[in-house]
Amino acid sequence: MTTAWNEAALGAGRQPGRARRAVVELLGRQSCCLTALEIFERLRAAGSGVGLASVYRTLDQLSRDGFLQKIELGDGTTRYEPTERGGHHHHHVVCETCGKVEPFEDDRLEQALRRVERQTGYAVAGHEVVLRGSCTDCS
Amino acid sequence: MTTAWNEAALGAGRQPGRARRAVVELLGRQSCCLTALEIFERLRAAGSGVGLASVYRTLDQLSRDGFLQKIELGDGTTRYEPTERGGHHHHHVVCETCGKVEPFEDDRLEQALRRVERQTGYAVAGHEVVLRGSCTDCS
DNA sequence: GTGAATGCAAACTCTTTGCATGACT
DNA sequence: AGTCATGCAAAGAGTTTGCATTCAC
Repeated sequence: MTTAWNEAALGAGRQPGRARRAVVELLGRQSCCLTALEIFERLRAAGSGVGLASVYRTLDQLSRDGFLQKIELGDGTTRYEPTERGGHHHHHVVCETCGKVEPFEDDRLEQALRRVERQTGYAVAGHEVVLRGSCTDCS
Repeated sequence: MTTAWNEAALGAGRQPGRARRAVVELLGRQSCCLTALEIFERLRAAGSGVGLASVYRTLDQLSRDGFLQKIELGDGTTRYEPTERGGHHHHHVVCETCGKVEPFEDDRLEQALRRVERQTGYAVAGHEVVLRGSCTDCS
């Protein structure tokens, strides 16, 4: 699969090597967030010889170039996911019991956020919402 | 200053010692979030002999007992602040350039969040919103 | 061939844990 | 004395950096 996101993410910056290609290819297929270690392990499991450091370097680069959003869900690790594909972006609900993470999106929430963003006086570039609780299986 | 929050936070669980007293007293005076290291350094600067480990242990305990909210703003460290004092709770805007953190609150945002929380099907216990951008000084 | 990207290992930072000491009952 | 919190130091986990090598053009 070669999407517009994949091509843009590969093209940005300098020449992509094996690691960058592998990470972009994996993330391009992803619908929700992954940790650096998860990405590393999946690539290794798939037979790729990428190093963990290269995964981190690629993630850092793609984040700075705006292709990835960093997400912190409260467990001390950072997750990454492709930014707004198709103009939509989502947020996350985390089950504090089993650790499950699910995405959701809501227009009214986005509207409320935009309103607040204007009021802050900041030039707000992005936002992040995390809901915590118990999923239907755990509660 | 001895507020209801302070008393409750001290009373919960077992007997509070020097460290717990110092941390609760400092956080009780705080309006916005602090990292464990900031708390440790302030207490040390104030002449207290608390250990960093005790600060972490106290923060962990107070969080589990619901007196503190953990907050992750994207720099890899966890911040802590007293939960909903006076029934209000706030969220945070972070300046990605200078690192400044400011609180804000907005009723319409809270309403939108409550709506979404119901839709998820989760028993949502809490939520967190972070806005990122440039503050007026930096943009 | 040149310069950038890569992989490994070491370094770093934040956080947690083990254990002996100290405080309060 | 007995019990629990504390402080220090060591251990862990996640992430970053240094450096020699490999890869792409």
